[in-house]
Amino acid sequence: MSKSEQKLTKKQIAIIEAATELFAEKGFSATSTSEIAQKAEAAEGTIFKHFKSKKGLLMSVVSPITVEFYGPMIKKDLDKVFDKEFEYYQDFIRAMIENRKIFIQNNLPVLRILIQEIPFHPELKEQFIEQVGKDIIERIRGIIRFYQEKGQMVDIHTDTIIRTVASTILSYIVARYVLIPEARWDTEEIETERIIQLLENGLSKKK
Amino acid sequence: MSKSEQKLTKKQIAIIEAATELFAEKGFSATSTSEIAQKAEAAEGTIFKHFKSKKGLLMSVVSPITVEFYGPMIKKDLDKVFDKEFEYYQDFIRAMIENRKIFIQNNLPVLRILIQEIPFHPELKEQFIEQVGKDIIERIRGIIRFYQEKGQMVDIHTDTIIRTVASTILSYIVARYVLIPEARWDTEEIETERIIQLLENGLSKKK
Amino acid sequence: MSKSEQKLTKKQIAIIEAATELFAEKGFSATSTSEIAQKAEAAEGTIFKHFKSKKGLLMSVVSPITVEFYGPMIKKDLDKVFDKEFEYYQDFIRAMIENRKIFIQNNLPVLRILIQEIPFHPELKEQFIEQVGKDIIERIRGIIRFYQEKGQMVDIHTDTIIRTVASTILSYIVARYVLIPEARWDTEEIETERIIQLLENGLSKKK
Amino acid sequence: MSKSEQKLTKKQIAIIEAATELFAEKGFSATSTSEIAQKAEAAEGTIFKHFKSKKGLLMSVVSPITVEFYGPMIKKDLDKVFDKEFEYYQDFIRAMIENRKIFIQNNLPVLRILIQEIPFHPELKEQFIEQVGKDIIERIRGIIRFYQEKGQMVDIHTDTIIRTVASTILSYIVARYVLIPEARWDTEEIETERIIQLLENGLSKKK
DNA sequence: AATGAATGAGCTTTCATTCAT
DNA sequence: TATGAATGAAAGCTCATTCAT
Repeated sequence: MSKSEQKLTKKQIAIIEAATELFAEKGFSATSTSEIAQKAEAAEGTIFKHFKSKKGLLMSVVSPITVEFYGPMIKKDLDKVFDKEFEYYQDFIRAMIENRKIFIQNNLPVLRILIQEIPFHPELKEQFIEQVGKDIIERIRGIIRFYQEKGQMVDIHTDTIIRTVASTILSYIVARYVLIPEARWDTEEIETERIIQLLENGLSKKK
Repeated sequence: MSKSEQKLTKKQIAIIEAATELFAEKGFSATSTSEIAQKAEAAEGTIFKHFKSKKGLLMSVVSPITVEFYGPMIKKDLDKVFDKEFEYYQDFIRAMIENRKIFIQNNLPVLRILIQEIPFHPELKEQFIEQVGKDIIERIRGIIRFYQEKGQMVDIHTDTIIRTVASTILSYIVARYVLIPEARWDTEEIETERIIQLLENGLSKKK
Repeated sequence: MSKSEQKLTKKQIAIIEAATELFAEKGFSATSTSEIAQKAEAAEGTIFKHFKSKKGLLMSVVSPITVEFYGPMIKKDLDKVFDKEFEYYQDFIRAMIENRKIFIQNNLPVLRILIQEIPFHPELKEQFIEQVGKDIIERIRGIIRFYQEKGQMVDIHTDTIIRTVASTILSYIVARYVLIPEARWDTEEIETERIIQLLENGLSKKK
Repeated sequence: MSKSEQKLTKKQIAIIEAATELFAEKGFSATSTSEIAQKAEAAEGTIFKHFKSKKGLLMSVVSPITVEFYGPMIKKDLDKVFDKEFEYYQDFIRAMIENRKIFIQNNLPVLRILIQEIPFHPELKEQFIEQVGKDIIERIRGIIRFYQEKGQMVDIHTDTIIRTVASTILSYIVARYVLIPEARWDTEEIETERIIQLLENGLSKKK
């Protein structure tokens, strides 16, 4: 679909898909390139022809998501926020979660890999921050300030709010999809509402 | 100090310490036994004399924490609730965080390893759950219900509350100590208060 | 210029030139075909279209020299020797060195490859001997005998003399251009004179 | 015998011997570590335990010779010159060749490797020069000057003389043992005399 | 209890070569 | 003629593990 994928051969796509599955399942270090080759029905040499190294393959697995995750977000959703100017920040958060939910569900394996491997590969974090940081963080800061000035949100440091919201959402994803998927979970909708409710009352300025 | 450590020789302790540092830094799979031996200034064979296998070493690194983490918790804090020392659940949570804070800070590497490796080693999770589940979860459920009946907490499923509290705390630890330690963080005290405030208003039943 | 090069395409020439440089610099075995392709700005497949195998490429790199080295020599220079009939053998040797000097300097990389690889590729030696042996050696033997009969040269076995002259010259080339190029060398002219002087007095029959 | 060899295990010695044979026969790059392991009846891992890398093995194969070759030379032969045991430089050269002949014959494979690989491994040359250069070259210079002042040798630059002698001897060894061993060679004694005769008359100052 | 030499399976990576386009 | 994706064998090297000392 995206430009970067157009030039990939069938074998390359098969390799990336196999690697994604295996990295998510067993972890990057515990996955061997021969396993990947086997699963992708490709020769081991083919992997290194195209991705140079195992780490290069990891980057190719993980890179698109950092682009795609924020790419559409900027152009469609964030603009929508400014256009629509949600009256309550809760609606803004709900819209964001709603919008990214499908994406997250479709890309869960890659997100798992990203979360697992970030502590061990500084480049991953840097690449992620570079993609996100430059544009998004700044715009989100603006939005948060907008709601703070409206008197809806507490007056603590903007970045702390962003961190709190982000880590609350992330912790739900990690708990549900990585750590304890076997626990009894409610439907996505209910859990989402619960998160929003938690954030809502916790961060709201009370009159 | 603890019983399990009394019988360990100096070399065994050195090996466990070296393994802890390396597993935390590079991940279990990406750490080699020879590296561990070198860092511990022990022979490669010595590791296998005592820990049988690399995975056995992982268990020896991680096991004590599952015991030590919950041991003190049961005897002191949980009982205090029923002694009515904490009228409000916020105080109970604050006390628990306070109490475990030092322990967490002292054992951060092992906790990192535990969080990182749980998805790949079912035994780890089982062992963890066995330690916690049998005794603690049941008692905590009782405590939550205690505050629910008192009309202090929302009437959602008890386990969901536990999960929310746990993952909120966990996500703070991971964010601060694993993912983005370089961000500007306030003092532990302030951050703790913020977490409690978030949980407090989010979970309180409003009159 | 030569017949054998007339039919070569630009790509083929580029490949041979790249291979020559790399074989000389790193050795035949330590050079990979992909490196050659890259340096020649050709596709990997192109090499094998034209040269069948890596060894075939080596032969194509080295072959022309065995032909060219002796081809022109036979027809022009060696005949000149018989025509002119140098009075002293020193002049014959000097003429030969003088004449081949430019060629050697122009083809040093290929000569390096030839010297380096001969011990490992019997075919190279055989090809070399076939080119040289059949015609030249026999003619040179005649010339040496001519000077021996004239009473100018020592009466040891003709081939030993050839070998001595050849290896003296060769050892100078190897020392100057392969082993210790960084040593302080005099000009080619002076070094040449020194070689001739060494051979002259060493091989001359004293009255 | 030597100190450095005392600590080597049987397997290590077997590996060095196998490597020596194979490097000499097929060249360093064209020899695989698995071949070496097979010939040495050792596991491939054992090679890398002790020699770290294939290149490390090459150094271990070649290193001792640079030490052993020059060690005895200093103490015995060079001193004799100043003890006036050699009135003529021819006798000095003859003694040196004589003395090193057995060593050379015993260590021919390693010498072959050294000569073959020096152009591709700068460290080899540096190590060689370090061993020789510091002590020996300076002493040999003194000796040459000694015979020059005695009026026995030509007055060209001392280093040029050294180079000429060295490369004459080397070229004989290479020709006889590396390039064309199948040619009809006289006995070592006769060939040695021929070399000396070549050098003698070529370098002697004529009255 | 502790060592470290030895192992061989398996790792990531490179190689010369083939073939459809 | 020229390409470059694809191959699989083999390369150099690392690994967890064993065992005689």
